[in-house]
Parts: sequence; C-alpha cells; structure tokens
Amino acid sequence: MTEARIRNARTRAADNLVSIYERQIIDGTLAVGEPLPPEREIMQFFGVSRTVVREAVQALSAKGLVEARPRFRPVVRTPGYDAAIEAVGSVVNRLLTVPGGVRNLFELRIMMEAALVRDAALHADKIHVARMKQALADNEAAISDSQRFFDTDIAFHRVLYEVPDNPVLPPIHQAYTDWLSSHWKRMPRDPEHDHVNYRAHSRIFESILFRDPDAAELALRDHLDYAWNQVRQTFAEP
Amino acid sequence: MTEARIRNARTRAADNLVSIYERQIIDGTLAVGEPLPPEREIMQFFGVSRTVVREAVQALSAKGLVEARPRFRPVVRTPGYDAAIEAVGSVVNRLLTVPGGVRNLFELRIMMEAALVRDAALHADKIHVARMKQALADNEAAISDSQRFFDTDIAFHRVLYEVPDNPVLPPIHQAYTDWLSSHWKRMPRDPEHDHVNYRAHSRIFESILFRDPDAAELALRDHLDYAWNQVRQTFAEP
DNA sequence: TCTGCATTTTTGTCATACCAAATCGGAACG
DNA sequence: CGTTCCGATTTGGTATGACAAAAATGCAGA
Repeated sequence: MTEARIRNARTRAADNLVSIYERQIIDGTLAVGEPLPPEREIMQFFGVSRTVVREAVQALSAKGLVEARPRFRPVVRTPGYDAAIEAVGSVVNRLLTVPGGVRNLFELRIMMEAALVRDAALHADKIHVARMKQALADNEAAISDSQRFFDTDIAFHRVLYEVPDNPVLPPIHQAYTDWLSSHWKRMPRDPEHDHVNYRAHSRIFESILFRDPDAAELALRDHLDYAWNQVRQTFAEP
Repeated sequence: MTEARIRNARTRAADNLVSIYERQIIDGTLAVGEPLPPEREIMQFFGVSRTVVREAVQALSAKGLVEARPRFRPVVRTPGYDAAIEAVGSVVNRLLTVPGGVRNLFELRIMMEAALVRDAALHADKIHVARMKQALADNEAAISDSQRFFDTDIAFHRVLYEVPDNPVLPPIHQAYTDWLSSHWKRMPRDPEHDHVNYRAHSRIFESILFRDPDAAELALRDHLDYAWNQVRQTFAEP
C-alpha cells in the first residue's frame, strides 16, 4: 500500500521542474491566468533540455495546474474545484468500462443525493427553496420536450448540490451529468417517463418543504431507482 | 462549459497513440500487467518520433492506464478503483491548498459517512457487524497508544465504507485517510482524546446494532465535528 | 486609433547521440 | 540440474540541433 510511493527511488529530471512550478503556482508567484515562460527560457534558466521542459509542462497539464492547448502557451489555471473534477474525468471514464462500473457509480450517486435531500429537508433556506420551486416549474413546462426536460431535470438536481454551500458539490454534480449523460441520452424518450419523473421531483420538493428528511430520502430513492431501471437497459448489466 | 472540450481543434500527434493504446488496454489486447512495447518499437511501428511516443506514454501514465516507473517499462495497470483514486491524488492536494479547502473536503466526508452509518444501521449484515465489533475492540485496546489508536481509528471507519459492497467506496476512504492524515498527525495527541473518540465509535456501533439510523447519524456527526475541531487547530481557518 | 500584413517567436515534431540502468544470456559454480 | 554471477545488449532518460507551422509581435497604412 505505502510501498507504492516508496519505490520512487530515482526521479526524472522533469519532476523537479514540476514541483518547482507547482510551488510557484500555489504560492502565487505565478498568478492565475498568467502564461508559463517560453520553453527555451525555462530550459536556459534551469539548464535542462527542452525535452525535460516539455515533459514537465505536460505533467503540470495532466495535474490540472496549467491549461495547455496545442500551440498555445500553457496558462496557469484557476484553482477551482471544476478544474479538479475535470482532470478526473478521464479516470472515471475508465471506471465506467470495468464490469459493473456504471452501476457502482450510479449507486454512489444515489447514496450522495439521498444525503443531499436529507440535508435539504433539514437546512434548505428560502433562497434554495425558491430556486427548487423555479426549477420544478421549468421541469413541468418542459414535459414531452425531450431535450428540455433532460436539461431541466438536471437543473433540478443541481439545486440539491447547492444547498449545503460546499463548493465541492456542484462540480461533482457536473461530473455526474457529464459522465452519465452519454448513457442517459440513449434512454428511450417517452413523455410518460417525463410525467413520472416530474411527479417524482415534485414529491421530493414537497417532502423538503414539509421538512421531512425520511420522506424526501424515500422519494429520491424511488426516483433514482426508476431512473436506474431505465439507464440499465442500455447495458447488459444485471 | 462545453466549449472547454470544443476548443481542442488541432490535435497533438501523441493523442492518437494515446487513444490507440487506450482502446487496446480496455478491450484486453494488452493484458493487465503486460508491459508496453519498447519505445523504439512503437515509434517504428507507427512511424513517429520517440518524442511523440514518450509523450503518449506519459499521458497514459497520467490517466492511470499504465504504471510508468522511471527506467522501467510501463506496465498496463489493473483497472481498479484504487488506481483511479490514486491518479486524482495530486488534484485533490491542490484543492487542499485553496482557502477553506480542508474544511470543504472534511464536510464532504461528514456528509458521506453520515450516509454510510445510516446505511449500515439499516443494512449491515452479521459479517460487517462482527467486523465492526472487532475493529472497535482493537480501537479500545489501542487507547493511549497514539499511533496504534490512529490506525485502529481508521480501520473502524473503513468498515463503514465496506458495508454497502460498492467497490468505489473503500478507495474513497483510502483517499480520505491519505489526504487528511498529514494534518491529522499534526493534531495534539492526548489520551483524553482517545477516550472521547473511542466512546464515540462505541456509540456509533451501538446505534447501528439497534438499527437506529437517526441515532447513528447523530453519533457520527458529533464524532466528526469533534474531530474537525481538533483538525482545524492546525490551520488558520475560521 | 484601428486594421492588415510582414516579421519574429514559439511550439510541435523529427532525427541523432550518449549515458546509465535494466534486462538478458551464458559461463562458472555448487 | 539448478543457482549465482558477470558481461553484453537493450532500453529508458536526457541533450542537442533542426525545421515547419502556427501564434505573437510590431509596424505601416487607413
């Protein structure tokens, strides 16, 4: 377990550069949005070859510290949670390929949103309740408009992630929708489903209004179980 | 939001190699544990320079698909959730540096474990209950042995992540302990704390035994709030 | 001041070379 | 026959130099 980190006896030269710029970015020596120096400048300054410099830059990019579009100077990235979650995207895509991967991730989502609706039922303030109400109205208005219903569906759930006022949560929701939307869109689109889902949203909202966490959790689990039964059909998973 | 992916108009040559090997790894053409071909071989086969090959390998490594130790041939990695979580480690370390980062992550942990103890109270089977009991006993025996108490503390919480039988969860617990342990260890180590924490574990366990999710959640929140008050003192966070 | 073009940088890629470490193969030995 | 050890070979890490294409820059003209 820990030996996984110990075995790094020898280091690549690029690793030094990476840690140096990592520090400079974190302590603000390199401001957000500022481009890194040109490769040749870096290589002269540190006395390494361009090979090493390029490797370091790529590593920084993979770590999400800088944004490196081809042919452009890498710019220091804003340290938000969005950037972090985006960097995780490729990894999770791999997870979705392992047997049962989609189901495991979906169950994690159920668990998390169950916790969120409980929290909302207990702590949602007027602003968030109003936002949910609006999202619910939008959702109802979008029934039988497949694309718009999909969007408003997502928007409704997003409010749940905003209630606890923890900036980590919205990016997680964003990630979920990104990763699962590809399958979601393959689902059979049927106005009947829209009605069912809207009623489920409505039930969740009411439970939150009544400050009843148990009812809210139950409603949400019903809702997502139903959704899962639709999603799973796009797989061969049991 | 979506433009973040659109602006990738031009592609790097290495990206092709990455996607090719990505496919080969996922569909099993390259078995797990098998090393990638030598760089020179790859470059001849695809007619690209070694620069490109090395860049591709580095990208694969960053994605967690292969494990590339310096001086060794990169080997295809087992597609488990551990690998994924480990790959995001650097990203999360960055998150811990943003203002309030530790607190946000800790609150996420509280929310998640609250959900876990509820689940345990409702669904934990005999095996998991026995495991928790054992962990609790180990924890008690380790009181006032700072290091061992720390380990058994973690072990107790780990059981919570094992109950839902979702392979995503244990790596998440592993990640939490990895990322937070550095701060944890800076905490004032006091046998009194051990007693308090053990009693808290005990209370959580009993609530689960009684199949009382509300009591379990309450006990856990008390426990982690207490822990947070210890952790926060190693920061200047309000 | 703004626009468009020509010039200069800068990145992406290639080719080649060298060193040091890992791997491989066979010899020496039990 | 298996094991150990040592040398040759392979392979990854790094350096250097070069060139095309795209981006940044600066200047001239409107």
